[in-house]
Order: sequence, then C-alpha cells, then structure tokens
Amino acid sequence: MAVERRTSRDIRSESRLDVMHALLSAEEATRNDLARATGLSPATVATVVGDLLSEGIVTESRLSAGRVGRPTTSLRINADRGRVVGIDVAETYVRAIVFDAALREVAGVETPRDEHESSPEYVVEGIGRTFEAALDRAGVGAEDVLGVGVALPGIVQRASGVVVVVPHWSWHSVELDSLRDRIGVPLVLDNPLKAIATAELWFGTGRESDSMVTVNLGTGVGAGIVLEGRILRGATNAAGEWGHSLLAIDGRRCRCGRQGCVEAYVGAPGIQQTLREVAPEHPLCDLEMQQEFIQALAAASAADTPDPAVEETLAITARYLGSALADLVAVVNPERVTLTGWTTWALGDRLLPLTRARLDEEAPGESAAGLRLEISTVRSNSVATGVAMIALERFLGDVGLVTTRVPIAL
Amino acid sequence: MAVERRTSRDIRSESRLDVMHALLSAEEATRNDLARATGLSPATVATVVGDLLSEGIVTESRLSAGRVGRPTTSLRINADRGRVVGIDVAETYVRAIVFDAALREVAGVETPRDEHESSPEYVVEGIGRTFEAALDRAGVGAEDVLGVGVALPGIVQRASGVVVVVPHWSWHSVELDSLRDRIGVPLVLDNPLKAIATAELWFGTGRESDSMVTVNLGTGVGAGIVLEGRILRGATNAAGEWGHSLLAIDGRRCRCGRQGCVEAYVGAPGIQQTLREVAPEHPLCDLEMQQEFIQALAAASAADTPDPAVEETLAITARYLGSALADLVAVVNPERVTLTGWTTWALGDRLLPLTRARLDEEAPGESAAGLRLEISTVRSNSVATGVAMIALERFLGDVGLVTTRVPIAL
DNA sequence: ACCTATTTTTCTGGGGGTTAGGTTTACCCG
DNA sequence: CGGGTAAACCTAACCCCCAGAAAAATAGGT
Repeated sequence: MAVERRTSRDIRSESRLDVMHALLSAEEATRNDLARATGLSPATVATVVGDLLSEGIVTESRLSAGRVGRPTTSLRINADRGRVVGIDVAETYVRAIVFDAALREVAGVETPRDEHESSPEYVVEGIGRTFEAALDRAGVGAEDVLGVGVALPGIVQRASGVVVVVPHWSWHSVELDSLRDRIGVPLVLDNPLKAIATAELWFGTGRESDSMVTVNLGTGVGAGIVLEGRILRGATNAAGEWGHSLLAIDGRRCRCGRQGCVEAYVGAPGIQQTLREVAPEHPLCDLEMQQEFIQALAAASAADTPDPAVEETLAITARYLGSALADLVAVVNPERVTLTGWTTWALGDRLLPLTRARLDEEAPGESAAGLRLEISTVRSNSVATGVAMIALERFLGDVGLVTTRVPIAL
Repeated sequence: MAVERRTSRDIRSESRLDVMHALLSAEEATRNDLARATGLSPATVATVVGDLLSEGIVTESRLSAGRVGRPTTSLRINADRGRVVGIDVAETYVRAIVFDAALREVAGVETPRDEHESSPEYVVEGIGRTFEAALDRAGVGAEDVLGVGVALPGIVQRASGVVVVVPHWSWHSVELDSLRDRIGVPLVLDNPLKAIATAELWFGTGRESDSMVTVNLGTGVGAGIVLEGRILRGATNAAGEWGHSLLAIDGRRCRCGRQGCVEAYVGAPGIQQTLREVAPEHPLCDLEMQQEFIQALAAASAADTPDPAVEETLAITARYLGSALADLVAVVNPERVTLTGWTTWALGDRLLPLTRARLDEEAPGESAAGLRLEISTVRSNSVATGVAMIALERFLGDVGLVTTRVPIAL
C-alpha cells in the first residue's frame, strides 16, 4: 500500500522547510527566533541552520544589539545564492519575473500573447522569449538560475508523464518536453492556482494557518487548498478545481463547455452577465474589456449616488459566491479562506460582508463559525511568486536538503 | 506555527498502525508477509510486532507450513484482548454491535427510536439501554470493553469542547457529557460518514488505495474523504459534508432547510421526487417508506418489461449523481470513489454506468480518467464497524502504541 | 586589567527510529 | 544424523529530536 515510507529523514526535511518558511517570513532572525517560530528546539535549529549555511542557502551577519550578553548572529536567506524565475502564462500575456533566492523581485518582463493562437509551439516560443528577455533585463546568465517555474492556465497533470490540459486552447493532453529543451535549466510546471496558494502559504495568511483555501477571482475562478501546510494535489495534481463545480445544474453556459459552473456566475464575465440580467440596458453591459468592466463596477458602487442595478448585481454575486464557498468550506472545512485576484482587489471590500453572511447561512453546522474569510495581502504577481517558490523548493530537493519532491516537474 | 511537531515517535506510531492495518486485512500473516504488505523492513516489523505482542494486541500461532525451512509463526489480532462496541444512532433506530478485538461481530442489538423524539435525554437514554442490551447479549461485562464508539447522525464538532449539531433534531450545539457518565467506558463520538470511511479504509477498498472518497447514498447522502490513509477531518471535524453541496441554486427544498442540495436530488426522497416530476401518476410515487420505494424501483428496473418512467428516473438520478460526484472529484482528485449505503445496494448496479459516463464528461481535465468508481464490498453495519474501529484506534492510543490521537472524544 | 553577569550558541548524552546484513533457529529430507 | 533452506533474530550503523551542561562573546563593575 504505502510505496513511499516516511523515515526520520523526512522529519529533518520538514524541519528544514519550516526553518526556511520562518526565515522567509521574518526576513532576518536569530537562531533563537527561529526556534520560537518553528517550535523546534534551539539545538535542532542550530544543526538545521548549519546544513543551510554549508549549502550557502542562508548567510550569517553578526550584529551586536548593544545590549548586554553575547551578541546575536542573525541569519537571512542568502539572496545571492542564485536567481529563481517565475513565469506566469496567462491568456493575454506571458510574464516572467526574476527573483533572488530570498524571493524578492529583481526584474520582470511582460510580453503580450495572441489570445487566439494556442499551438504548443507558439506558447513554448513565447515562454522562451519572455524568459530570455527577463534574464537579460536582470543582467543574469542562465548559469545563475537555480530553477524556473512555469504556471500554465490549465491543469497540469501527472498521469503517465506530465501532461497539460487547457480546454480553451484545445490542449487535451499536451506534453511539453520541448519547453525543457528551450529553457535549459531545471523546470517545474504547475497550475496558477497552486502557485497562488503557495505564495499565500509562504508570504501571506498561510504564515498563520496551515489549513486554508485560497480562492482566486478573475476572468476564471479557482481554488488552491492547503492542508497541514502542504498544497493538496490529489492523485493527478488536479485537486482544487472548484471553479467548475456546479452551482446550478443546466445553468449558464460556461466557457469550459459545461453548464452552471461557479465560474459562469462569479467570474468577471459572469458578473457582467448578472448585470445584463438585472438591467439589460445598463451602459456597463457594453464594456468589452473585463477588467475595465470590473473597475467601472467598483467605481459605480463607490459613487455617492448609489446605482440600484449595480448594487443588486453585487448582492447577487455575493450570494453566488457565498453559496459556492459554502460548498467548498463544507467539504474541506479549512481554518480560513483567503480571496485573491483582480476582481477581489476591485470589489472584495464590497463583496465581503454579503458573502460572509451568505456563507454563514449556508455552511453546515458550525463550520463557518470559526472560519476566517479575508482578502489576501499578497498582491502583485502572486502567480509568478508562487511558481518561483515551487521551483525553489525543487532546488532545495535537488541539493538534498528536502525530500518532499515537487510532484510536477518536466 | 506548528504546535504539534512530528518526531520519530510518530513514525513508529504510523508503522504500528500500518502493521495493524495489514494484519486486520489479512486476518493472519507472518512477519514477512507484513513486511511486504507495509513496505517496512522485516527488522522493523519484528520490533513493532514485539510491541503489539507485549500489549497482548496480537498473538502468535505457530503452524508449520509443510514446506522446507524454518516453519512460519503466523500472527493474528488477539481477538480475546477485549471487546469494542460500535453504536450506530440513526433516525429510526439505535444499533449497538459488540466486536472482538479483531473487529469481528460478536453480538448486536437494535432498538427502535421514536423519530419525533429528539431530546438529548431521550437519545442518551436510548444509547445507554441499547449498549447495555448488547453487552448482555454478548455476555460480556463492562470491564471487558476496551472502548465504545458512537456515531450520531449529524456533525460532531470540536470547537470549545465537543459539540453535536443535528439539524433535524434541532440540536444546534449540544454537549453530551451525560453520555460519558452513562456509558462509563472510554468513548468516542463521530459522524457516520467518517465511520463509514474508516470501515472502508480498514476493511474495504481502502486496503488498496490511501486516497479515496466514500459516498453514502441513503435517506441522506454524504461523503467521507480519505487522504494519505487518514480521514480528512478539517479544522472542526466537519469536513466531507458533500451532501449539502449545491447542485442547483434555488432548487429543491432540502430537509436541512436550504435549497438545491445534492441530497435533495439523490437522497431517496429526492429520487422519489424525481419520479413524481417524470410521472406524477406513477404508483410508486405513493409508497411511504423510503426503503420500500427504492426496493420497488430496483425491482421495476430489473423486470422484463421496462418501465419508461422508472428508466428515466434512474437516468436523471445518475446524471445528478455524476455531476455532483464530478464536483467532489474536481476538488479532491482522489484515486477512487466508493459508493455505499442502502440505495447503492439496491440501485448501484443500475446507476453505475450512467453515473460513470456523466462523471467522465463533467470532471475537469483528466482527473476522471484514472479514477476508479465502484460499489463497496463492505456491506453490513459499516457505520458500527467504522466507529468501533475509531474506538479501537483510540484504545491503541491510550495504551501508548499510537500517538495520533483520535480528535473527537468525549 | 580582571572578574561577573548575561545572553546566545554549541556540545553531549539519552531516547527513539529505520535498515542492511550476518546469525541463529527449526524444520524437511536424504 | 548431517545438509539444505527459509524464517526470525540480533547487531551495528546511521538518522532523527531534545534537555541540559558547557562554551563563547560581550557590557559593565571593581
């Protein structure tokens, strides 16, 4: 049954990840700080830090704090250990961001994508070009790159080999071996939602909870589930596909081809559709660009004279969202739900109270009572950040510091 | 962040549980068999078995296998170590089953419950009486009882203390401390779906997969989720409440008070409702007892002359079920889904192909491709068996053999 | 200059865990 | 009565974690 046994080595691996986690959160910390933050004993932290020091992952910087006693040696991630690149492949753009090893942005490049061109060759070429441009702008060579992470707007699955499914590109099971050749450095592929959840786990609310759900609201919607500090990936890395859960059987047609998905109601086009149903003649119905529409909606809602159609649209959307979240909360029962994505940035504050109320009504038993529902504080580039973090984790695995392998890697 | 750290002791604990798991599955096995089954080295199995032997949990029985070589000493669970009781509190009955320590049934008692009487006092009294009657019939005294598990038809939550929520009994947050006093032996409370999933994990398809979902179809419907060999409990033990996920917003009124829940469509009353919508005059619409109705539906479907209304009802139900399962599969992405419950026993064979087809259509990407959808082989008393197993796990914790505490215990 | 108090960090021993590989054990069989 | 053989058992090596003692590195008093 259990092919992969846990051994005591895995404990050390987890300790190392925990220390890294605490150190990335704190930017700078002493061994004692880390012991407090991780719950490990100072002795264990010392040996773990020793490992990380000898691999050059962290550096010491002695600064006497002026107080009495032995001065503290503080530790920080060795940002110059190398560079990590996160690439966010979206429908209309490819964005590559170069991070230092402490996951701080060094440089970024965004290139547009032709939404109607989706051949694997075109996509691979676009990724490759953007990657090289970003390296160029950051002034680093490929030899400095510890790893590259690429988030593709679909499902990255591991069945027999790594396979990418992107319905609206008509990618049913595309293998991207050519991408590895093009990039030429260690590569991980994943789904943007898992990237966002990873970013949230390392740099956002995940620093406080280790059981949470990250919900992204944009053109599409989706969730990343974190249980016990680890992303839930499921049997084939497809877990968390909540955006295409059913909200209304035989309901609105979704762009995924099915009907009644959550996304068709709380994705940006879905919200516009709701407005059309509320007020078919409303001027905002005609806005072509989704982000523009959402911005206009937010502006209208913040205006002095309330627009009843807008208010009703928001109320209905919050109701849809609350109900859909209630299902997710009922199944996973997390400690917290964190909302992200550009719809959240624009409308989150407006939607939150109503969504919360609906969620409290709909979630079974007491599961919503202690639940924290909030807006993420990780704003910019969370997809690129998260997928770069996954790549960094993979690098830690490659140098032997961590045994928990990132499952999806070309 | 992590209050509970993993230590090497937990590894031993897991190893012990794995050995128990293998031994319960196999009934009888040699140390070598166990090493193969668990993936542990023979040496480790030997020490683990030593622990279990010295606690009297397993016994040796030497039987020379007639082959050449040192004869094998085979091991089995020491059934006489004590008794474990599982109590299934349902809406219309309370069933208490006494098991030996190898989880084989020794005796059982079922007493009816007044469906309309739901005061905690009445419920506690009913459980207590049934427990005592079962002990009596089994001819064992309370001193032989290692533990008792009680499954209550609601949500058993851990917030501040243990709290039971049973909507249709109007139990919003009932504390059952009186039950402990009444029973007088170590007690665990849990939800029937988690009990069923536990039974499935130890005695059913869970012996092959450690990532699975158990779906129960009866009057109510619900799911138990198993990830990495452990029941997903979530922050407050409320995870897995899939029966009240939304299938159709503003849809059929559900007995939980909300609208459009999965249960309102694929629970037994929901299926009858579907038949009423298909053929309002159909004679089966008038059957009062749900189980009788489901049986009649199964009989009509197996008859030589097909009944178009019945066939259509089944097709629609399979479609509802497939869609609802697709949501669950999309979020959790398990290796297998196992169906249980009396509706499954009656109609499972009929529903399976159509449900499977719908699931394949609706599940995103490839997540349904490798998925195994099947009918459970654990038939009788799976709730009592599962909750007894949970009680046995708790006992193993109490004697110090297992550190993973059962979270819900009075 | 020397000692003392103080705080951080390292060292050491004890308690666990897993495994590979060699020994012992207990049979069958010629 | 000695092989042959497979199961069960030691043993040593290596890995974890942690508590508590010891060392290190300062500031400040004498």
